[in-house]
Parts: sequence; C-alpha cells; structure tokens
Amino acid sequence: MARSSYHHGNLRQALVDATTRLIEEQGPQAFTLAEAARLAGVSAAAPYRHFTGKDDLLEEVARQGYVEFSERLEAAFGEGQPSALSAFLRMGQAYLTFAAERRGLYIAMFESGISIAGNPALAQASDRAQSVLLRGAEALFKRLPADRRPPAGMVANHIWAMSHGVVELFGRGKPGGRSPISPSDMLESGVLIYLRGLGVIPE
Amino acid sequence: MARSSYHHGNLRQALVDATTRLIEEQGPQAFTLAEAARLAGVSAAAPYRHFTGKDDLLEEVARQGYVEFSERLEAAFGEGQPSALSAFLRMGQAYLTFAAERRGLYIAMFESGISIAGNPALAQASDRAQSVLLRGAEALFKRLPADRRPPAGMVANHIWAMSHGVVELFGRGKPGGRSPISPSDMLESGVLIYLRGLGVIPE
DNA sequence: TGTACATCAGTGAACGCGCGTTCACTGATGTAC
DNA sequence: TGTACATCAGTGAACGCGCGTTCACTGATGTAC
Repeated sequence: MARSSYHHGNLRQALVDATTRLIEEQGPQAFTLAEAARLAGVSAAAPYRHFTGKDDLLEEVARQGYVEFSERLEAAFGEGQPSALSAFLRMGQAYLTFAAERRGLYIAMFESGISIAGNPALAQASDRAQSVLLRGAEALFKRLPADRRPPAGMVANHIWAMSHGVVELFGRGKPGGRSPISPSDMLESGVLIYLRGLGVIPE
Repeated sequence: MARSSYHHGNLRQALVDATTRLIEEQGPQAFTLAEAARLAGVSAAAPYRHFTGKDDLLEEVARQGYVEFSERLEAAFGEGQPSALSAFLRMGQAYLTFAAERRGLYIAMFESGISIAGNPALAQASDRAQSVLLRGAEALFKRLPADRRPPAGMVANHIWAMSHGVVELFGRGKPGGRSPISPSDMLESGVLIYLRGLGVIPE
C-alpha cells in the first residue's frame, strides 16, 4: 500500500482490489472513484489513466469476478469424479463459497446494476460462467437414456436460480435469518430434491 | 399531481409512490429525497414532516411492498382449491407477477440494502410474507402420511430461493437474456421438478 | 355563525459535503544513439 | 556507459452539481367558545 516511487506500479489492479474491498465492506453504494483512489493511495484524478470512468472500473471488477467464479466452478467440477452427481454438488458448494469468500466480487457481478451487454469482455466472462454450469448439467445426464434427458440449459438455469436465491435471501440472513439451517445445507438439500425430481437420483 | 392548496393532502403516500416510481424506472440508486419531493410537487424540506429521513421513507416503501406481496400471495393460494398443488403453483406465478408489476416495490424490498431488523413494522410485514409461503408449503403436505412430510420451512425456503433467483437472474434478462424460456415457465418447471423430488407429485 | 387562536404542513434559503471529471502540469521511466 | 528526449503515469487545483438536512418562517386548517 505504501508507495515509495512516483509511479504506483500496478495502480490498475490496486483500484480493482480497492473497489472490491469497498463493496464487500460497505455495500455497492459505498463505491466511489474518489474513495477507491484514496484506498490505493493515489489522487482522485489518477484512476482516469486506467479507466474511462466509474462504470468502467466497476465493470472490470465484475469481469474479474466472473473469471474467478468460472475458475472455481470448473475446479470444483473437475473431471466429474468420483461421479457426475458428487461433482455437481461440489460445484454448488463452490458457488456458495465464492459468494461468501469473494462477496465484493459477487455483489459487483449481480447486485451493482452494471450492464453486461455493453461490455464485450464482460459479456464473454459472463458467458464462460454460464457455460461451466451448463457443462456440469450435461455431464449429469450422460448416463441417462437419451429420451429421459432433460434439457441441460433449463437445468443449469434452475440450479443457478436456486443458488443465487439462497445466497441473496439466506446467505447473509435476511428473511430467514433465524433459519436453523445453513445456506450450504439449504442449497444441497434443495439441489438433491430437485435432482431426484429429474430422476437423476434414485428414490 | 397538481395541487391547488397549500397543503398537499396526502404527501406521505405521494412520497412513497414517487419513490416506488423512481426505483422502478431508474433503479435504487436513482432514489433521492430531493427527487421524490420534486415528483410529488413539493419542496425538498417537506418530506421531513412525514419521515425522519431518507432511510425511513425507503423502509416504508419496502414495508408497503411486503404487505401487498403478502396479500397477493394469499389471494393466489386462496383456499387451496382445486388442489393444494395447483394453488401452490398459482402462488409461484403470483410471486413473479408481483416482481414484474410492482418492480419498484420488489427492488426496494430485496435489492435496496435496507435493514429489516431495525424497523419493527417492516420486520412484521416481512414475517407475514414468510408465513404465507410457509402455510402454502404446509398445505401441500396435508395429505401425505406424517412420516413422509418434509419440513415445511425448508420447502418454503427452497421455493422462495428459486423464485427469487428466477426473478433476479432471468426476470429482466441478465445472464440468460437470450434464454428461450420465459421466467414464468422457468419457475413453474423448476417447482414441478422440485415437488416431484419431494414425492408430492407422482412420476 | 363568527371569531381567536393553536396546531399543523408546507416554504425557501442556506449549510457543508463529497462526488465525478477536466486540465495543465511534472516527475519518473525507458529507449535510441 | 552516458545523454537527450519522448512517453507515460502520476499530481493538485478547480469546476459545477446535487444531495441530505436544518431552520426560522408562513399560510391553511380545525377547534373552542
């Protein structure tokens, strides 16, 4: 954080990290360019050497978020061992872990009101995350007879929706704050019930 | 909106409505006391006759949101006719309809960063919504043998999570914007699969 | 019905603040020769 | 190896802006008699 030379060295990334921290600790409203610059130990004008403006920085935070998110989900699924099912559940837990450990990134990605469509690099990172989930779902059905395979896209969306819902509603104790069940258990039980409904898990 | 007399008549509610509209049309960031007062045709100081400050107004918006939300879910479930299952699915659709038609309220409730805990009236309204979902889930299991009844609280949370996730992720076309399936179909199919997994619906 | 007066719900001006952004600038770095 | 110079990444001062909130005020309303 202390900087001996006139040049920062890696201000671009330092601003991304500062933004992430701000959002994580005080919510998306707390992110201002001025405060991020302050955290990075730099004047308020400096960020304009690296970003076109406030939105540009926030979108870069989200983009990096999607990249790390994808990596974690991919790593969790791995080769689908020992079974596609267990790997899929592992991916669900990785989803929650990411939302908890990289809360600032998660909020930037899903709750900061950024527009994905207008930023190609961001859109690409978001697509990658989506396709990881999709491949996970496809793997689940590999061993099912072709006529009993549900559409993987739909399943990926269902699972994503439930994961996101669990994070948003119960991850930080909003309505069900007093819920006796942990977000992790809630997601796992929900996914298991859902997959049983699909016939992927025997009764 | 035009006001002939010095006194507004119903400024409190007018401010709530203006806030809802602001959020609906431009997102939660667009809500400022000054702008809400402007929309209500009143000076920037007037809101302080009715609210202690910005947060107080926003929390009242959310509170009214929870009330209407509860009413709609209750009305949709009704007496659980013709079957608890169809009434439950109707409630799911009412969830989506509320999120779409009263988007400003929905955002105030779930995405504006308000703190429910510090406001008793708000907490009560939020509790009511939760209990409506809970009663819906309980009704689903009435006819199941007692030893096959899943915990209704868990089920209500799962359904809520999936509903919320569908709204947030696909309701306004974020990641799966190009998804060929409507939010309504996505929620219904997800809930049906889930309920089949619970054994509430025969194969 | 009329009047005096307390109460209430507004006004408008003012405040301090922090923000996003621009600009001319300057110190540091790296490269050509 | 040394030097000249272009490029780059910072500075700091300034701007206009809109915000949340406070304050003394005033016009409208409602009530007691």
